[in-house]
This record gives sequence, structure tokens and C-alpha cells, in this order.
Amino acid sequence: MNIRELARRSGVSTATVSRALNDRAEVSEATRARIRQLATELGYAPNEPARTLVRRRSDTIGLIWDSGQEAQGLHNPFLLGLLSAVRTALSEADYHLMLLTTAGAEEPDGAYLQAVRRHNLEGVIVLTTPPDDRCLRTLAASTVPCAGIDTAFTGPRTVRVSSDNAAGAAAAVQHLHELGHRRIATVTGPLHLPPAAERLTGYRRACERLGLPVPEEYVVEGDFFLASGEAAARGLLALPDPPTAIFAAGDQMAIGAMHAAADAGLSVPQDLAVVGFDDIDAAALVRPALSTVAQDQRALGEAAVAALRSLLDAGPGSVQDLVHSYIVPTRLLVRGSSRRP
Amino acid sequence: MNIRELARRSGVSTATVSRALNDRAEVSEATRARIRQLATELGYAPNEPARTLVRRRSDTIGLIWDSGQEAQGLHNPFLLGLLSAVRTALSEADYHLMLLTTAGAEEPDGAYLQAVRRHNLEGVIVLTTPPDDRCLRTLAASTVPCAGIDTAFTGPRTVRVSSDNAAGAAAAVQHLHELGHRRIATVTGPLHLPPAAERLTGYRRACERLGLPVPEEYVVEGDFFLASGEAAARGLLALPDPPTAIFAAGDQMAIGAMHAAADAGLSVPQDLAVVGFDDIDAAALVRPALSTVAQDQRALGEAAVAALRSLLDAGPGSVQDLVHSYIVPTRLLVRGSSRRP
DNA sequence: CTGTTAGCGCATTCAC
DNA sequence: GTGAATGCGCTAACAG
Repeated sequence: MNIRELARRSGVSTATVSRALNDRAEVSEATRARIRQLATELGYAPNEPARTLVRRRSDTIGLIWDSGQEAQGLHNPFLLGLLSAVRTALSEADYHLMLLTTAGAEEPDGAYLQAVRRHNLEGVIVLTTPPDDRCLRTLAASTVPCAGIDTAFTGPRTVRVSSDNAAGAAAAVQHLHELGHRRIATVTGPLHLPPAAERLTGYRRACERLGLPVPEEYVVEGDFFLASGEAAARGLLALPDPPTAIFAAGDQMAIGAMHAAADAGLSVPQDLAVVGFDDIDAAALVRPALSTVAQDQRALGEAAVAALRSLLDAGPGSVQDLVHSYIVPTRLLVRGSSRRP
Repeated sequence: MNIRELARRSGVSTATVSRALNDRAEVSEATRARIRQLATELGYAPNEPARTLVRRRSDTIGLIWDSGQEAQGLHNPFLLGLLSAVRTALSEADYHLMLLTTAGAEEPDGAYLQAVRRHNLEGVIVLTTPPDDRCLRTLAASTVPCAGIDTAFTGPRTVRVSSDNAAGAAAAVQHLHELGHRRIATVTGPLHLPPAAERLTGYRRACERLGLPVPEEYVVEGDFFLASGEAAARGLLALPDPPTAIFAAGDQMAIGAMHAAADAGLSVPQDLAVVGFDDIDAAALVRPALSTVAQDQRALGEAAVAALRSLLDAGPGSVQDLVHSYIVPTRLLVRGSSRRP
């Protein structure tokens, strides 16, 4: 079933069928209706490769998505919501989605760029990939429009979307302060990662604004995993002047901190309040349930799509005056780990 | 940069370039090398839409993936590993991957089928979608090769991949029996879902084989979510003859059961042993850590791809003698919730 | 072993 | 408002 067959059956030319199906103005309403009707009856589906070939555009976006062999557990559960949001937003804008293979170590630098060209992709969305990916850097350096979430690269046509990490962290500190806590420590993520650094900044700013002292030993760097949070908390609780509250930059570390407290014979939230970041599934499942700064996955995904579209609409010209960074607000979820005693 | 330009620069015809690039036998080694060299230098990328058009095959697989608005929390974290495994296996087999939009309620029945035809997709992989999806049923009824994980549909060219749910459940019961438990209850998933039903079957068989009685009230149907497990366990523990161990068909329900035990003043695993199913992230994070029957996501994803490929290789002819069901083994992870006292 | 030719399905000129 | 003709980039016959 193709356009020619439709033309034959409806007694018009292929050109007219094409025009009718694409809603071009220069077709009479009558023939348009007739043709559309016939197309539906016959279950006609346009051949996208052929359209792409002649139109020189595919209406397709590439998605680079690091399943996270190395990021295991980090943003892992988080990605799912993002992926879902991106897919929905993209299809609402009538774009198709191609999932690109993550470039391995032995892949040539131009792997992503090649894939984009092969498939005539119009742009790429990047979901949390290691910041040192050469292939990604090469892509970003090209003229291919790229929108990324929590990405560390920049290029002539790239935009970055991220949660308001600093504000989220500050909100957590503020909340703990309101509960009466004055000795608030933090466990950070790896500080070379932008989100981790930003959360630390938010913590520091809030403490400063609230007039809380931040002794050097109150800031401990973790790796976003459970064990690092547990170890950090163990150290903090053993200080001569231990904190009464801990803000962990990731939920797994926060849960680890809760374990450390339990092992020290302290109860949460009475003896130690804990607030995490991300709202992973487990946050609602542990006991007491973990208070956390939730990222709005849907909003992040939608923002990435919106950012990419504005990049596409702007055309290949200068992107000087375009927004290069989109910030999505977070939401503090107060649960059992940080309630008023 | 296209094939014609390559032909011009290397002084041969486009046909020869095409043959060289596609590794056809009838090209001299010398010219092949020369052309490939040139192609690499010039960063040539073949135009896939054009190839697809003329070859009438796209080397592309569609992926129907329900992010799970309704399945929220169910297989949610589980899907991520599957997706990753599928992507890897597919790219190793040199297939491209197109993410199809989940058909909404207002979508016409043929939505998926249309998408397959539009893009010339060779087959489709389905990751856990509601069993009553009309669009999916229509697709399965067509001649499009479909491989699905935990799917409930069948059709002329479909295969199903799933974990060995029955054996996994049986292993859990066996393990509890070995710990000395004789009164073992179960909380099931919604029994209209194949995995839930299979896990119950495994539970029953194991109990029978071990000579354990299964009073009717020892089998409680849940919905895979936390609250249902908690409620079910509360009921079980209030029985005149309460169980000393609970096998829950999903980790969230198992964690819920642990909460119920705590609320009843019972300690896990001394007073009540609990084993779950799936090995979600939270299983390792709760305290005590949850023993569970882990599904092998990588193996499942790879099996789905292998199944689809065998379907593709078999051609449109009869699939009578093809395997229609692939079963992947599970692995029992013994953790704190079910150790010997 | 290589070149010539035709056409995949479609959108788009340009005539009418 | 519609039709005839052209070509997108490529592969697959068919000749040589």
C-alpha cells in the first residue's frame, strides 16, 4: 500500500495524494476528504524512510542514555522517569525517537556524530552520561543540537537542563533548622560532578544565611552509594561535637547514615535527623521513611525536550541569545526521618 | 558526503563504492581498501533511510516499553535493566532501536502496526505492558515478529520470555523449609497476571512436595505494592495459627510484611522470616536486608533479543516448530530477612 | 572484477 | 486545483 496505489484507486495523481495527506493548502476540501478516507480504509502508512530521503529531515531525535554500568545505583532509578517523560514530550511534538547505542571505550570519537548523520537525526537528548565521554564531547563540539540533563559538556548548539540542586539543598538545611537543629552536617557526592558540587554550595549558602557554623569536619565527601554514607555518618557521630542532623546529597547515602545511627544506638529522627536527595523508590520504603529533596523527573524530561526544540527552531544561526541552561525546581518531601520529635 | 562523491574522488562507479562499503565479495581487495580508507578520511556515513528504501529492510527493531503509569512501582526499577540489556544485545547484532510511543487509550487499535510499517521495522520487543492493551493485541495478531517479556498475548509470530517464576518461588519455599519453617504463608500478586499466577503455582508445588500444609488463609492476594503486603501480613500474623515465614511474590510487598512484623512487635528474621521476589534496589537497602528471588535482567533482555532473531531468521513461513517460550532461571539471594536465628 | 541502468516511495518543482 | 516530471542516496540486477 503506497501513495501510487492510493492515487490509482482514487483516480488522481500521486502529487495530489501527497498534498492531501500532508494537509497542503492547494487541495480542494472534497478530494482531500476522499483521499484521507481511502487511506484510512486501506490502512495506508506513509513510508518514513522515503519521506526522510526526499525531505531531508527525519523528524527523529536521538537519545543517548547511559544505563550506567559505572553510575550503577546513582541516578539509576531516576533515569526511568526521565526516559518516560522525554518519550511522552517528544511524541507530543510529533518526533520519533531513536535509542542510540552507548559508545564503548573502543568506539571511535565520532561514533555518535556518525549515528546522527546516518539516520538524519535532527537533534540529540543526553541523559546523564559520564562527563569524560570522548564521543559525547565530539558530538557536542559539532553543530548537532544537543540537550542534556545534568551534563557537563558545552558546544555551539548545546543546552543543559538540571534540577535546582543548590536551592534543593538549601531547602533541606532550612527545614532542619526549622526543626531546631543547629549542628547540621553534610555528606556530599563526588565533587567533580556538577550536581554534587551544586548541592554542597546550596548547603553552605543556607548555613551561612542561617548563621550556622560549618566546621570543616562537617563536610564529608561520599560517592552516592550506601556504604559511603554509612561510613561518613559513623565518622560524624564519633566527633567530639557530633551533628544532630545530616543532609546527604543522595538517598542511598542518607539511608546509609540511618543505618549508622541505628548501629550507634541512636534513633531517627529523635537523636539524629536525616534528609536525602533524589527521592528514589527506597526512600518511601525504609523505616522511618526518608525525608528527601525530590527531583521532578517529568519536568526535567519536558524541559529537555523544550530546550532541544527551541534549539531546533532557532536554526543553525547564532545561538548567542538563547538560554543555555534550564533549571527545574525541586520539592522537599518531609517524611519520618526528619519530623519534630 | 555521499556515495557519488566517494565514487568521483576514487575514480570508480557508485556501484563499486557500494560493494566495497558493504563488503561484497566481488570487489578486489585493493579497491575495497582504497575506498574504505577514503570513506573514513572523509567521515562518510551511509544514509540509512536511502538504504532502507531500496533494500526494503531497515535493520531496525521497535521497542514498546511501558514506563508504567499504571504499573508504577511494579516492575518499575526492573525495566531499566531490561532496557539496557536489550539495547546492548540488539546493537551487538547490528540492529538499530526505535522507541515506540506507548499507545494511549484514544489511540486507534492499529497504532503499533502502523508505526511498524511506517518505519519498516523488522520486529518488535515488548517490555511488560498491561495485558489488555488493544493496540498490542492487534500487533500480535499481525505477522510482525514480536518478542515480549512477561507478556500475556500470543499470535502467529510471537514469543514470550520470562523468568522461571515457579522455580524461583519454589526455591524460596525450599529455603525457608531448610531454615526449619513449617508454617509458610504467601502473599501473591494480582493473579490474572501470568508471573503472579506462576509464582503461586511454584509456592504450592513446593509446599506439596515438602509435605507442608497450605491452609486456605495462608494464601493472600496482593497487588505488588507495599501497602498490600503490609495488610496481608497483618492479617496473617493475627491468625490463630500464624505463619513463621512469609514468601511474598514481590519485594515491595515483602518489605510491607516486614513493617507489619515490626508493628506487631515481632523481629525479623527471628520471629518471622520474609523472602521477596525481584531484587529491587530497595531490597538491599532496608534493614534487615531482604532475601529475595532475583530475576536476571541481563539474561532476560538477551533472551528476548535471541528469541526475536530466531523468529526473524525463520522467515514468514510456519513457526510451528519454533520455541514459543523462553524461560530464564532465577537466583535466590539470602540476606538478613531469612537467616538462621 | 567493474560500470550502466533502473527504481525503491515520496515531495516538490513547474506547467496547465 | 491538479498532473507530469524530477530526483533524494542507495542497492541490485544485468552487462561487459
